[in-house]
Amino acid sequence: MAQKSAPDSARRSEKSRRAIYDAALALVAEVGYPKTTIEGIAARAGVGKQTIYRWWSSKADVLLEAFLDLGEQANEQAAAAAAAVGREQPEEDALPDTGDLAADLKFVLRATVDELLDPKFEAPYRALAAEGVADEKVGTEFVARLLEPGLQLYVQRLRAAQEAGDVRPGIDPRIALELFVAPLAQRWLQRSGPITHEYTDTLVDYALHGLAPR
Amino acid sequence: MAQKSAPDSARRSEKSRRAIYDAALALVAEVGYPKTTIEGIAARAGVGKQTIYRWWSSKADVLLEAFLDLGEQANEQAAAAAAAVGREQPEEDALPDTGDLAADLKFVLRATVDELLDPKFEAPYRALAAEGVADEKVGTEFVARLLEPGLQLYVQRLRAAQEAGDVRPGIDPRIALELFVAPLAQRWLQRSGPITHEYTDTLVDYALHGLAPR
Amino acid sequence: MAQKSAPDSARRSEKSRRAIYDAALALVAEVGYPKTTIEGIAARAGVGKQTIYRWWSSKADVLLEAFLDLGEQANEQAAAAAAAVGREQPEEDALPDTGDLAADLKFVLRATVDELLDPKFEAPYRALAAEGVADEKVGTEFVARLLEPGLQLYVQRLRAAQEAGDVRPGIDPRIALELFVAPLAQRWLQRSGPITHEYTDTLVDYALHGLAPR
Amino acid sequence: MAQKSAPDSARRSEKSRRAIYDAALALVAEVGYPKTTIEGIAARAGVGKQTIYRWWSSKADVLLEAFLDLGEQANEQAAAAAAAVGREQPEEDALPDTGDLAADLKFVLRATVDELLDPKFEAPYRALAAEGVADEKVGTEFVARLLEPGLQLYVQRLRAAQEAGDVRPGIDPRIALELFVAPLAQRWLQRSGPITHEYTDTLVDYALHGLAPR
DNA sequence: CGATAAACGAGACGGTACGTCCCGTCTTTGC
DNA sequence: GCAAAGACGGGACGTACCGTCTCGTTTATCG
Repeated sequence: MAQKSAPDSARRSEKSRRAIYDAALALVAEVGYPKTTIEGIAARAGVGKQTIYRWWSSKADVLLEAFLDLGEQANEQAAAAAAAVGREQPEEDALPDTGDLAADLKFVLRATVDELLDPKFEAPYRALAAEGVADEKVGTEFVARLLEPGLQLYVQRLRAAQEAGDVRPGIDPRIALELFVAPLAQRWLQRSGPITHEYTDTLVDYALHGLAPR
Repeated sequence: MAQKSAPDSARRSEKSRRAIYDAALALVAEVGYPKTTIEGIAARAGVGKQTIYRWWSSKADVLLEAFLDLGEQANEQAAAAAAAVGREQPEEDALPDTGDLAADLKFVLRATVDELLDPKFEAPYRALAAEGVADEKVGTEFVARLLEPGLQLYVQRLRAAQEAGDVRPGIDPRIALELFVAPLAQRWLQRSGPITHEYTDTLVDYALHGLAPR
Repeated sequence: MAQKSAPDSARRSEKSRRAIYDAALALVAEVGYPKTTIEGIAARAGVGKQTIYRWWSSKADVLLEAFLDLGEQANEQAAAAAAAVGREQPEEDALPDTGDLAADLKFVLRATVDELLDPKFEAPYRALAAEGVADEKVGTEFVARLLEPGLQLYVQRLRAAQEAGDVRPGIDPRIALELFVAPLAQRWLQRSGPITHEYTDTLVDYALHGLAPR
Repeated sequence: MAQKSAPDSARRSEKSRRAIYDAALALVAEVGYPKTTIEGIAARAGVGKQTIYRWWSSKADVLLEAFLDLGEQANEQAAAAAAAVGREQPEEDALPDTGDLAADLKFVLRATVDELLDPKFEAPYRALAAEGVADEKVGTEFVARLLEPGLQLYVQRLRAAQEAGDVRPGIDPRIALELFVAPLAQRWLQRSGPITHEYTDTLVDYALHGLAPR
């Protein structure tokens, strides 16, 4: 009961994959996601359409992988650069922990704000997010591979804060982080308000100390 | 600077508009947003395609108005029903204010959870939200006409709470409300977690009393 | 058993008719027959579409009448001009008869050649002819009202020639005229050869004296 | 000066071409030329519209080629049939030459009359002719590929007659043939008179011996 | 090392939907 | 109270892409 000839990934052309990623990201940046077509990606990448259909199931799928690849590439380059100058590799997989929870949260949220406002970043990321809202399959992938890893860092930091006594013991960190992450996400996704450093600072303050008087 | 012969809205066919709204909502519910086409809406509504293009600029535009119209119709019917039995019109334009802020917020958020989980509601609303993420024009309309009115009710309730001394004076209500509204929105939009009454109750508690020990 | 409201030709607006004729001829000249539309004629004439549909059955019908009207107008003007200077009205309804049949035929055929090559004349006339080839109704009208009157002049001239002994007695004039008229018509309609004075002269010679040696 | 990516005719689908020819001719016969649409041809042929637009520039272009193909097919079948029974191939590319010019011309013209009156033949041929009158490009093709080859046969026959002394030496055969061919063409194209064997016989007599007494 | 099978580029194919134009009818409205 | 203006249901236009399907042409293991 063999499948319809599953492609042999060992013989896959690395060159084509790279070209397709580059073309996809470039096109999304240039003409926007809806006007980016599989045909256009293939043409720009100098690749047959079938080569795309062989390895990906949809436009969103291509872009998602292209985006992930972009991130990995950036990481590798950063790591390589760090190694080259003899520095230790920066711990990309943890939030800073200076002992001051509020300061640490404000710091990373400010960095996130900067990233969200970077125009190079916006077009493909927004396109993927939109597709993820509409399409469950894409949405699940998007969350699991792009979002959740980042959120787990908050979970870790909050748990550390809990042990340090800076967060009440009963608090569920996975929910707690949403108090300052989700508002930022919503303002960006839905353009329902301005995104600034002051705004995220305020969110951290409100979330940590609550709205009610004490 | 005359437009390319703007259509005369006084002569617009009310019957066609209704038929188009109905067809659009029905199709989105039946086959989903991406497979809903202008051509399909026109055919189902028994209407020429041009009649759609004359009055709306895109599929998303049609659906947005159809959705708004749906809400208005529901309101009118409710108002009419209320009037018919001699009741006073329920104040649709304010959140409950029993004096217990936490309870009031939990109550309306539980209602929102129920609405978000209603399958009839989900397809078109999610489609619109996704379109709004991708397309600035749609997004702005979506927020201004569907979202913001609801959020203003929270602003009012929080301001009342502030006057009653249940919320600290310095708090900006427009930001404060995001602490419990945005997490729910994000979980729904991005399917990044389960949506339950317990969850929203927790959000209200966290937001009101903060994460930090007191 | 009244008709579906037959239009009352007594109340017809002369001004609209004129405007429609003018618009139709102008448009055919400017953009060609296929790109001339009823809608366009109505707009250019400052007339409602219904006013055209009320009095004509098709685009070809409008153009046919416009063309006939053009001819009548020209005749009337010519007659008026002639009367104004005291001249007798030129007999527009007969071919010249100088006694020299060959010369007379060559003369009128040369005039026809000039007319066929006149660019102002060509666009609408060719459009009508084409429509007449395809559509029997238009074709019949075209022949009866535009072509046949002209051909009857040849019949008369040939009959006179027969009486004068310049044409054999058994010859049917209605067929005979086609020997020199039809070749010219065909070359014009089908662009199957050049149209010149020499050509029509040759046709007359061949037709009068035959191809066979004598 | 490269074209906008000319299609690769080597990879063209013969099956589709056949299906398109068949559908086009069938539709013209069934509903007439004006109601025959590219969309209709594609649907009837089971073919995408683009496949038609890829290879032809217009409805008239399709029909012209379909018509030519029809002729070629008929010829090939006739040739094959002839070969099958051991007969020599009939000379399709020459008029009969019995030595009696008048008889030979009358014979072929009678055959042409029969063809013109054949209802299967009429619809597409008339449609093409009409399109050719209106559209120079189609007209040129029509004449060059459908008409002129037939007319050249007359030229050859007349030249032979000239050598045999049956036609005066000075006569230009290309013009001479129009004396009997064009009248028939005009009566058919413009429905300006009945088409019969007697009529074409008369044309030959008039043309050979002239109208003038001898 | 050469064969052989796959992945590849190219792009034609049957389709679907697009957004536009115009048809001929019906409705409104302004003179 | 008519006729201009134009909205309407409809249908075809020509275009853009979809996803599938051959075509030769590399390419890169395996016998």
